Amino acid sequence: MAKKLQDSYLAAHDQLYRSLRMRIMYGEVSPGQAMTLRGVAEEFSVSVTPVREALKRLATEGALSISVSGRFQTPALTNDRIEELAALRALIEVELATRALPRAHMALVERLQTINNAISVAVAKADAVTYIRTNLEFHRTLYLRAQAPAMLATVETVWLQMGPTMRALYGRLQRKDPPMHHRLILAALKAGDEPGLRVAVRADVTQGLRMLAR
Amino acid sequence: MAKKLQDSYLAAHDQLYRSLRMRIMYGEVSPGQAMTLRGVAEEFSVSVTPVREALKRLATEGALSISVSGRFQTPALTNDRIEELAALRALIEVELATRALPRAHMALVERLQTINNAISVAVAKADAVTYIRTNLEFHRTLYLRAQAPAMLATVETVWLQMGPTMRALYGRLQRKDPPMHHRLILAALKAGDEPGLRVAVRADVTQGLRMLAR
DNA sequence: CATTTGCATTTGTGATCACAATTGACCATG
DNA sequence: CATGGTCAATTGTGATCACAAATGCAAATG
Repeated sequence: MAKKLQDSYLAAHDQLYRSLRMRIMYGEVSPGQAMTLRGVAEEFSVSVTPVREALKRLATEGALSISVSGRFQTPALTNDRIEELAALRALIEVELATRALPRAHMALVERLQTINNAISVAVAKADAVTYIRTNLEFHRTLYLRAQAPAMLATVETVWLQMGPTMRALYGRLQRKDPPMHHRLILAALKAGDEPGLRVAVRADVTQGLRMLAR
Repeated sequence: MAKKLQDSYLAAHDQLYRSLRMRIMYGEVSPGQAMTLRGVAEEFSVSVTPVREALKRLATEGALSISVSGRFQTPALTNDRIEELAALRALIEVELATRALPRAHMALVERLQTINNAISVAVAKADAVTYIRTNLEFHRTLYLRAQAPAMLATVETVWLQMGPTMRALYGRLQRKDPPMHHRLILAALKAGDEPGLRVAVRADVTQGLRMLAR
């Protein structure tokens, strides 16, 4: 193990946590998929010790559920839970977007437009994982301007819980249209239009999900 | 170890997690307090294995911070962070209270009044831990009626992050008055007054904290 | 007195082990 | 064919170990 205090050093359990977190958040795994300590340990060539720690951290955040017998799997969300998490997103992301607006300069809008183009490509290719990833990148890029790290962390926990089920929903719907609300968000950012931004963000995170939950 | 599938069975790491979580959430520890694996292991008479897992879970939720060298301690929140967490509470708890309102029958109001009396006793005794605990019990009892488990879990994560700093703030202010907003919340519940309830909950979770952060 | 050095102690980490409980596969029975 | 029993394999758990890095303390130095 290299020097701990160096910037580039990450403990094995932390690296595992981050890798698995991204995998789950971006829908690289389906709902209901089991994950065993020894399976993950073998995949990453480590002992089960850091794996246990990483999986338990993810379970604490709702990214993994633990069966009564103690086994780990990705959660399959009920429609009630989807609605609840969408409502949470609407509450928090609207606030994040509002806080970001004063710092939403043209460079940000251009960056978001670039991401939106990538989203359209992913949609055209019916690539659920890239779609989820780029969609969240769109949102995260905007909300980082809010400079509200605890709120952003909270929303990321919501995204994380939704990853596998989002994958299943996108796969089922075979969506062909790029998200129109992103364009409304971009227009509101350009215009410095706070009420319009709030409406667009809320619509983006709730209406889309309501359709998907049918 | 007893039978795993029995209701009463909890793994050591889970018991530890729960005990330490409550300790932190209710302000039984001050901000900046260190926590070592072997210290906790000795206190609870277990090996370091479940302790590591429990402490890492708590760190994932922001209940503990990890220094660059890897050590665990309770976080001391900046004023910015306090404001941000209060804003999160305002967003989510107002929604929880609103969702709870249709199920807020007289038995609930009476239960909340009983808790409020206990809060007043804790305030009169300048007992910060009991105050924090009973205050959160007031809110949790109300929000359980919302039947929105993911939202409630999210808010509890916020409470958890605030526990040690709330302890320090209450200790510094030596508050003598019971929280008046709780009475407004109770009145709004009795009257079925949604706008009044929203205002009272928002005021309770934000104004009090703003005063405390001075 | 402030700073540096040396060293013992402490701390967190990953690996390994043994164990209890659960699961899955296979076979027997009705 | 459905159900129950048996047994090996799998799974998660806590304990222990060795190790590297960080910390704290005392002594030496400027």
